Amino acid sequence: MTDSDKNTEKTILLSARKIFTIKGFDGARMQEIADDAGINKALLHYYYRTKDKLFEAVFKEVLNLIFPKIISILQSPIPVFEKIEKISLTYIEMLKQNPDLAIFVFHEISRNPRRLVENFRNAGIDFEIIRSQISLEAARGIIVPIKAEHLITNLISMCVFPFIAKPVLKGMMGMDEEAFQQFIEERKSVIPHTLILSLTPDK
Amino acid sequence: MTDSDKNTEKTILLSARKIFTIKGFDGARMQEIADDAGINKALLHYYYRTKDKLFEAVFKEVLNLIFPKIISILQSPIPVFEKIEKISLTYIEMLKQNPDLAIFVFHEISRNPRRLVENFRNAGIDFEIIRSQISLEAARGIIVPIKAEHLITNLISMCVFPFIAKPVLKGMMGMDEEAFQQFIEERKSVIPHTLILSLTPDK
DNA sequence: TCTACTTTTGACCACCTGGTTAAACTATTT
DNA sequence: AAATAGTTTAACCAGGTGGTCAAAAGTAGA
Repeated sequence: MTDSDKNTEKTILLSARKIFTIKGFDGARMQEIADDAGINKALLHYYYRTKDKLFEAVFKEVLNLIFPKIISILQSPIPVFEKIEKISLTYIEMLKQNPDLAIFVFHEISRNPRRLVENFRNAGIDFEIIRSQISLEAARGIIVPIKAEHLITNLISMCVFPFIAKPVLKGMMGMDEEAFQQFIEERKSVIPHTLILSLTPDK
Repeated sequence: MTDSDKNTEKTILLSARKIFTIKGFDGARMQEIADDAGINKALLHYYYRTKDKLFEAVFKEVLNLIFPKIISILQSPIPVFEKIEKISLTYIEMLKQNPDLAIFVFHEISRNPRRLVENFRNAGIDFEIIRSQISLEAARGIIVPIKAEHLITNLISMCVFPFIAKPVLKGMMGMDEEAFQQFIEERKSVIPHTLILSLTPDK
């Protein structure tokens, strides 16, 4: 049945993402994924022939979750400050709803950097666009001059890092889960606030 | 001999850190570590009984590389702005000289969060000190009010994240290795600059 | 040289892993 | 109801893994 097909397939993909995220590619066991999906191990190989193929399927699904929104914001014709605000909001909200995404992607960074970079390229991010916008607004005195590389890195760092380092931050600063969620929610405004203050001319 | 003892032991530790960092705990093979150290696999188990023990030895070594400097800065009696500058400088320089540290620590975050948090606690970081300093300086009008959690998170995020996401950043922004090193060097001043601007009152 | 010791090695093993296979089950079509 | 095609399973396998062990090689003192 096409219906139960997609059900089983989706169930597998969901369990796979879960296990791959928690354990990493090498730590993940096909058996564990099968158990989590409530199916036989051989069925995994029936739908996704190998562990690699299964991982790749999960990976692509994850990328589609991450890129489209961010790219459309980055390339929309709005001022830099507005982009900063929108990206902070969108990025953090997305990570809040899929807290394991950051860890999953990071695992893949150290496992297979090339492929990830290729996917980034194919995703259609044109860094020149944002670079020229920043220098343009700087020339017009709207923002303080800054290299696009640093601004974007600052923005992404502050959005993503807390999700990667979550256990450490919670432990270090003595937050429980609720406090951490509150903390993350606050960052939606703290991050743009920080960056925009640092970029506003005329001190 | 105590001398060749320590040589072999150190060689093992070095190779272990290398392999563990590249492959993660699960991906690392005892055989590969032995090969890299130029010794027999059984010798690994002679010095460090199990894979876990070996990892733990590497882990402690890494922690000792990271913490002491940062902690002494955090708890020294200097203004917040100065702390921001010194930590950026020290942290980035340390990561520049040991670029794989960040990845190693992160791997451990997702493998065994509890132990890492415990080590952080035992390292003697007293978050209350920095918290009270920030609220004190804010009350005196030296800095804009901000939650210590956010300031510290911003600082650490911007310092550490580029080392974790290095391949992606290089690919996305079209940097070669030399350009990336230059980029990292610049961040020693960009990060404190960004934060201090955002914290300076009286706009 | 002999002895007691630590260090190093090759051979080995029990176990686990990803992957296969052939058979059983289900549903759809004729 | 028979044939066909797609789905699910239990049993199995070859290869790789961490870990062991007994013996060899090296070392130092008497």
